[in-house]
Amino acid sequence: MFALVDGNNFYCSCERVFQPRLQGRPLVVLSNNDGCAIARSNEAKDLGISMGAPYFKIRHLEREVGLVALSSNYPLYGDMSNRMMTLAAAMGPTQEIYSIDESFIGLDGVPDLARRGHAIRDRIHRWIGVPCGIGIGRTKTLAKLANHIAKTADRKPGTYPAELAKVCNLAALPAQDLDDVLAATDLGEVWGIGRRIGEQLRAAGLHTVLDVARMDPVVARRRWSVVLERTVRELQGQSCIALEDAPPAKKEIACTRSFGQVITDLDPLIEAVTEHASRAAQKLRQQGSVAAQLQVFAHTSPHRDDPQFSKATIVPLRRPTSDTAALVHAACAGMRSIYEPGYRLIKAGVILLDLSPVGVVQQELDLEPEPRDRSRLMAALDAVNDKYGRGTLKVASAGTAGARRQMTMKQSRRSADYTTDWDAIMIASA
DNA sequence: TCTGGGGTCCTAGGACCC
DNA sequence: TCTGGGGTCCTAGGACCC
Repeated sequence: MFALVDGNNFYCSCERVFQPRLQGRPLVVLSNNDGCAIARSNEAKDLGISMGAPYFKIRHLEREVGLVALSSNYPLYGDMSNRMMTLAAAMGPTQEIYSIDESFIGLDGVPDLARRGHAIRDRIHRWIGVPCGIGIGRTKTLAKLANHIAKTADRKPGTYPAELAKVCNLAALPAQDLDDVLAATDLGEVWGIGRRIGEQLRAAGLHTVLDVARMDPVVARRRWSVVLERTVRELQGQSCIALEDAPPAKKEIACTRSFGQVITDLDPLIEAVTEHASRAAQKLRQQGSVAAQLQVFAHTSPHRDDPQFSKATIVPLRRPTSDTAALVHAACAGMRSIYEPGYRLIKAGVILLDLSPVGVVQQELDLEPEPRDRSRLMAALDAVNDKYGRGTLKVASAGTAGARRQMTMKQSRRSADYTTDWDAIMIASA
């Protein structure tokens, strides 16, 4: 038995905790560069703003109906997330943190699920200020679905029985009631069924979750894939996806970003790639891994009517490493090899591939001297940047103020770091 | 003017082996 | 005239997730 605890409109809810005047108003949080809406309050959803809607297309709503759009503030959301996860963990003996706003809880041996769910939900709301929904089911897919129902029943009364609002335990429903709920839910809401597969299922005459739950798993596998078969079995109550209580090490680490403005020259591109490789190297050291290959890419905007350019290359590393200088060097060499002048580039990135734990090394013949061990230097680099802020110490090719302006993100409306910066802590007046 | 970033898993098909 | 059978490994691309 599993629960899924999920913060409602998480980024928007975090902002509202510290700016209560935003309660009840249509609110969106924007992606990097203030590009598009990645979180929407219920009021914003009611205005018809879709997930990922470009900001320039919804901007007029600010004037017309008082929409508020904020830049994203990840230090704030990350910290609020930690607090929420700590409280959600009390729901059961095991927890898998699935995303910044969601965690699965293993419920083996936990009695009185719905009542406990309500207690946890109330506590999160009271202590953290973030409303959330809790879904409970025999499998992770059913818990996800239950979570969707808990939120929808809360937001749109009448769509589902009122007692399923906020906390929904599908496992406690009588069979007929469960069928009714599944029949009232579009198959696109199922975890693992996206746009493409959803279309194909509809073309095959299936429309509701109940239709999918009644599929023959063998057919699901033959006509689609083992992925859909697993989803069907999960909907039927057979658990196929286990709880991962320890997060597995990443198999690749990416740092990619759109530029604040278009870039055509090599120099700023090299600066961007240096920065991305440096950040990726730091993430790599954090998880205690080394990379054997590095991929670097750059491309133009597919939304513009410009000559298009999109190239990537993989640079093998002489030895697996997590050394910033080595990774930056490889990334810059790769970028120089694919760069062509004359294109209006909008994005570049670095992806570290072929990762392995730092202790596992391939021995080799002693044909050339071992490079100097620079792990202590890297540890010092990380410690300084951790204490005094990202970018305090960096590789020289990262550049200085000049070209940097081109690359820095547009973030014109970012809130303060209320919970992670002493200077931004709010003062309550008596 | 203006459209995010970071991941995972699966599959098909090519290269290669005996 | 005519050209096997069985397997592994790797990669690119598709699909999905938040």
